[in-house]
Amino acid sequence: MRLSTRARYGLRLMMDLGLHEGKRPVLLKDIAREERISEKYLGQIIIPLKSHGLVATRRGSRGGYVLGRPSAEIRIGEIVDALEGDLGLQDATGEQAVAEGPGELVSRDFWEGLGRAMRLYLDSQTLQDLVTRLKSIRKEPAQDAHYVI
Amino acid sequence: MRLSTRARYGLRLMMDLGLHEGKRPVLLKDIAREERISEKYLGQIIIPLKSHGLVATRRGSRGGYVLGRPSAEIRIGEIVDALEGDLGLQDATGEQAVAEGPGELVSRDFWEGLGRAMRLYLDSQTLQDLVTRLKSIRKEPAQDAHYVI
DNA sequence: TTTAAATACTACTATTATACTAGTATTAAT
DNA sequence: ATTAATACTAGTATAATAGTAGTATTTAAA
Repeated sequence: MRLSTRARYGLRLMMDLGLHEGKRPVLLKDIAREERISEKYLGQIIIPLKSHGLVATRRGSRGGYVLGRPSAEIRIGEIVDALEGDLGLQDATGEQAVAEGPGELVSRDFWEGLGRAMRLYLDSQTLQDLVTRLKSIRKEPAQDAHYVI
Repeated sequence: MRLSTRARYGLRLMMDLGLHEGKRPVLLKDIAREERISEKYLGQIIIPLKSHGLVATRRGSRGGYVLGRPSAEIRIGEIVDALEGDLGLQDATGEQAVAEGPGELVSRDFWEGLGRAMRLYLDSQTLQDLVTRLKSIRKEPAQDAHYVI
């Protein structure tokens, strides 16, 4: 159960947009450079974020991306949903367990509980929360820098 | 972020073993029939459970599988760990983020928090808890049976 | 009105993981 | 010896991941 790069890159993308909230649209090129992620790949990742209204765009020259809503009103869970397409830990088959045994029932309940626990955490923080943390780190730069030998 | 069948089947497998705790070893064949899962595939899935000491075996005729420890002392998190090989949502690359930007740092912390939330839930219940639920369902059978049209 | 700068779209691809299946070897009770 | 079981090894089809590449479209500004 590994998190996809889509979700990880996408969150950092959103944080970058949050960092420039209220300012001019941000270029994908700049985010790509800042986060050291392929610009083309970011272009793919941002599509579901747009379609979920989390990101707004201005096309053409002087264009770029801005947040679709205030960062304080965007829960991280929404971002993850957009990128992972709802984190259904379950089968998610439409065929609806025709003849479900007791083992399946109990374990399904258990996994649904896990899903609820995850959702609770993901919805407990807003994009603004992360951006605030990001800003504070940028102010006090190499405070606890760790050197890799 | 979908749960693998390994984890789902494996949990049901462990529940079946828990159901027969203190009795004779259980045949893989019987579990396969009960849970409607390929016996050969279960044979693969049970390997990491053995190597983690969660399952003990008796080979040869009249052999089979038993729990490696009392069900009350097995947290579900241990089962998931054995099957998913530790749920590192992160990169888990050994190369240790040579030059980590602030965005990476903040988002990494966030994902680690998610991992902790998941672990908290997974470790909050023991195998015995699930087996107890399983038994109670078996006693009051079609109480709230749901018919699929 | 042209040009340049940007996003939008479409298609392809290499690699890896998943979810199995099959066959043979080994063990141990009877 | 025979039989009933697990243990091991190797393969495979499918799908998802993580991209890359190229072209089309839009729009501000010169």
